[in-house]
Amino acid sequence: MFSNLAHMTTSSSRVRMSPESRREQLLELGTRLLATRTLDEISIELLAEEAGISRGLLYHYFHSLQEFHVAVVRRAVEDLYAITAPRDVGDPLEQLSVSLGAYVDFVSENYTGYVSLVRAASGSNEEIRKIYQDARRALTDRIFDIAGAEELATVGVVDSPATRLLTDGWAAMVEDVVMAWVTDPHGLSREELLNRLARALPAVVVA
Amino acid sequence: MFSNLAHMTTSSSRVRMSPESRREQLLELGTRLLATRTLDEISIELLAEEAGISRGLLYHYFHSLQEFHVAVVRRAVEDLYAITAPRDVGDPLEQLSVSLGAYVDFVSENYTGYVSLVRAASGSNEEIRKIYQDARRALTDRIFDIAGAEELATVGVVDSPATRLLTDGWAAMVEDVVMAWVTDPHGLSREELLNRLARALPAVVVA
DNA sequence: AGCCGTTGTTGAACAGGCGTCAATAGCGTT
DNA sequence: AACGCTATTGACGCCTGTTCAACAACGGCT
Repeated sequence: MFSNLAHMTTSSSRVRMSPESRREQLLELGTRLLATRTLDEISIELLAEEAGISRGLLYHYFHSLQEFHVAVVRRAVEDLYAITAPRDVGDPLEQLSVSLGAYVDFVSENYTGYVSLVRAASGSNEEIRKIYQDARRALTDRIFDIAGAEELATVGVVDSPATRLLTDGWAAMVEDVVMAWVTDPHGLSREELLNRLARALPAVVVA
Repeated sequence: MFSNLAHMTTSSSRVRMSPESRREQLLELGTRLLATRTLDEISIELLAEEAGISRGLLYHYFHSLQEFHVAVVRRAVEDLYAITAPRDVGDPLEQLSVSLGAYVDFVSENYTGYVSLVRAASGSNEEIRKIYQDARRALTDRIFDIAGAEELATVGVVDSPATRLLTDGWAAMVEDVVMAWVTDPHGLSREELLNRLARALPAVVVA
């Protein structure tokens, strides 16, 4: 505890780490910084300062600052997917409600970080947008998997290109509504919110 | 016709314009450039080149490049609102369908520009986000106005904070779906698309 | 017509942030 | 303890936003 590396923010003595640890440290730091700042506020200056390294070192691990940003978002998205774990049984719609509940809770608890992630994902960078869209798709896919295709068919939801299109749209709505609800519930209880969002899916998707 | 100002892109002779004309020229140019590029690809360099002015001149009309970006987005949003004009009668749901149709057509015809606008609007700039959110609200408000409060009440839609929250979310879904649909209809006809989106609103909003 | 003041306009200089590279110094190996 | 590998540094170049003193176009005044 006396030779803690955390003390060395000001000191300039070199610390030599293994490539894996250093890369990991930078990514972890990146996601942590993203919770408080915009992606383009994560400059090399800031990064170097916070990590206690020189500006040049970043380029031994990432080709450019942009590539680092991409890696950070990828990491943040992985975390999001991992943390919003699936839950167990019930009828399809209630199942959906429960899954949404987990998602809502996550957004509530990690609000600033989540908002930052979504903003980064809608930004100008093509690659980041794709990463986030894939993640969104993975999240909805997981919901479908849990509910089960036959179960969903009973409420009129069957898989098709059109269903995909509309499901993605539904996911966009969920994101938007949940973020707004967390800052101001507009008199809507958590249960009401979940039920409305859940019922909205078949409403949009069924022919 | 021989002394056309449009010829002077390379020449360096000074052109002195009235503040209003110059400001207007810059804003018009900005929105035109936005149709092809991202907001942060509109640099002072590019702007000066295209407008045939020096880099420094921008600062006589805007405090900073950011403020110029904001002004451009505001202009683009005004255009969007003006162009997607309201339409006339029918029952509430069909009315909604028609309004949505106008919106879909607009997005189809101005795809790159619209996408650019939406991306800019979800970016990091607080002020721009507010501008866009207000515009979105104005668009839905207009739809409500046209349909008429009593008419909407017949389908179970009544104004309340919760309704606002969910309507905004519905608008987010519409944006997302329409943009995706324009690039790839996923086997969905325009009519089907409009009907599904229209039916989604009461589905989400009614208690 | 010609001077003159106002002010739109310029271009050089400055600041700050990204990316490069030769030199430096930890750390494992012998 | 010397050596080699490579993680790490820090100064440098370049590009982009921003400032500012000087310049010049245009309308008004004589």
